[in-house]
Amino acid sequence: MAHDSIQLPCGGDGACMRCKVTPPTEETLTCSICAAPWHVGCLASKPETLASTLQWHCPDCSGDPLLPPSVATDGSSSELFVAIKAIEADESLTEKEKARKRQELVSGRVEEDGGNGKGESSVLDVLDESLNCSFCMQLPDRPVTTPCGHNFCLKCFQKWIGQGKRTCAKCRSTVPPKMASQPRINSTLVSVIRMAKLSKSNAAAGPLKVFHFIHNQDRPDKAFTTERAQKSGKANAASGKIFVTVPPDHFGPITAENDPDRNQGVLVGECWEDRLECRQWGAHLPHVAGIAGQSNYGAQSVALSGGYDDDEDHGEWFLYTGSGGRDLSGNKRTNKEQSFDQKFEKMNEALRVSCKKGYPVRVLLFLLMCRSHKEKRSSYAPEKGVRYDGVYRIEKCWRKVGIQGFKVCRYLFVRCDNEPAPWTSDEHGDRPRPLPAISELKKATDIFERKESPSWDFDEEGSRWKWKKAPPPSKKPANVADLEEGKRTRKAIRHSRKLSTRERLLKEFGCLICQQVMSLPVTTPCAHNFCKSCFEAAFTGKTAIRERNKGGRTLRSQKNILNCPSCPTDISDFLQDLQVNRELMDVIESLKQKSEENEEPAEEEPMNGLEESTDLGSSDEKTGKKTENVDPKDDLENALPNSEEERTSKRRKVDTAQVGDDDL
DNA sequence: CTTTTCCTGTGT
DNA sequence: ACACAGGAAAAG
Repeated sequence: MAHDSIQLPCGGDGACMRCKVTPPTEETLTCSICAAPWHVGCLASKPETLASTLQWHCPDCSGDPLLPPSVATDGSSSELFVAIKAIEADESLTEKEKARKRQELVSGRVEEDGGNGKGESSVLDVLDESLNCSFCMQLPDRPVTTPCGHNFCLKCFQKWIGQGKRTCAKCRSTVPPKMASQPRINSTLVSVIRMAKLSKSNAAAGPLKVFHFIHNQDRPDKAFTTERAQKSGKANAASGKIFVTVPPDHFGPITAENDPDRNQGVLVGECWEDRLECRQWGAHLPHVAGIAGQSNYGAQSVALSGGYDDDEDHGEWFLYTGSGGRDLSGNKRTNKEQSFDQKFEKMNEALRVSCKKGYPVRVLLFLLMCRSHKEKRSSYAPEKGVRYDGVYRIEKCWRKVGIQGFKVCRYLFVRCDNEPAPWTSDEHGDRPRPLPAISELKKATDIFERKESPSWDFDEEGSRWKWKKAPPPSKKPANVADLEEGKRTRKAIRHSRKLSTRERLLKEFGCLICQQVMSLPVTTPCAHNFCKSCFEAAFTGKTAIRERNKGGRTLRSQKNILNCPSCPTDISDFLQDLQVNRELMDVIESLKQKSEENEEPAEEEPMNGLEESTDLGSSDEKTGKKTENVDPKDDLENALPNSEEERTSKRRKVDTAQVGDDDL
């Protein structure tokens, strides 16, 4: 992207990046498109009139404005200019309303909540002050964080990148290629924003809808029949107790009635370490196969890897490729080579039945255990493990010629869950939405669309998705609860929460290392948040450059791989130039201040698991490890520093470090 | 019953 | 990057 001038805007600290001076407000000019502040004195050409000042767009935006999706690439960008100018010129609107209208224009979506500024200083306002996406001026939707510490909506960011921009819209730092191509959603921000919204809409916000990893202890040794399986623990032993009481051919969400263990069901956003633990919660039973189903009955769930060549993930809808077509004779489970056409049979037919009937299909999203991170990955995929994303309907399916030249079955999944998706800060679940236009349909064959009315559909009256027709009768025995295991029942402790919204929000801002509310937060490109000091401490003594010795010879020094403390992503580049997420820091500071003002002594509720301890209660007798509400024995197990989970993650870290990987 | 198939997961 | 164990459910 060739900039025709070297003009620069004001950086995150408000200082002009060109003259390094913080200009007074009257010398600051705000771009009407990207809302970045610029120093008038350092601009080659400044607007002449008041009117043109209001409509001014910065050198970065003037060449190539953001396009609303409706006019995607047909070149009618001037429409947007006209519309934005009209909004800016409308004296009857407040700045906030103008911002919202701009947002609607650019994002193509309409906010339902009329942004009623009722004067009450809500936590939402605190977030609003610091966190707004500088494109749309709203709290970021599907927030992504640049390595330079600025937060945007995923879609705004992608539009910006789509125009060939490779600099941060706020500070003009270079956006690394990986961030540009695979921005990660910052799930801490997602939960915080959603929580703040919920606290405003209904003061008595229900159970905390933030999820953490679930770990299972009930993995009987008898599962590991062979010596090797016993040694490796997980590689092949799809066993362990199934905790929920649904039959294996159960369709739709798993509800509290079928969860005697926790009495809460499988919630959207829950994560498991791997496919086997996911299986234990009944969300997706096959431990290898991607599709759970029966060809004459329907498919109950699919596992979607966030990094498949053909798959396309847009969050609320995605395209899925069927199974089969590969020669797996012998022991070749890994054969990626397709050698014949896929047909609508077996599992692919099961999916087609679910499409025909309009059944809800559970969707599990995960990343393959890939140790080189060269593959493309979906922005929506979890950083590690398997995540339950809710139920989707298959609206149509077809066949097309796949990348490898053989035909593959394709499915259009559209989300239809009553709970919001893990990546959105919306407070509510899905509403019926128009089907996206699928370009590959033009070349598709065997197109199949549902004719009959769907079994699972939106009920306008109740404003919820529900079974409009009776769900198909189960043909398999339900997994019955093991009565003698009753002692393990957890007391479903979730209502014992008297923390204020502010305190709950602060809790969410816990550093993934020290578990305390972050000071000087940094956000990695893989969207994990830490205190700057904890983060740096995690890498003391490790350098980014490493000598590579092989057989006595010294090879050229090679870039070392430094992994994120929370996931296997290599973040050595990020470490080179560590930037504090100032926007996040401002939010934390404001929340802390106001919490102190309100001096309501925080009730010392010993957090019964699920939550990290924070510095709020300043009690640190917990290990800080995420534990579940389990019996004391399990608790002890979890508190042991050398738990299975930790050992595996360490092992993995070593593994990745050995892989020479020079990305891009 | 046996055979086939599955977007694992780990060790080298 | 490569090899591969040997589970579970569908399908025959």
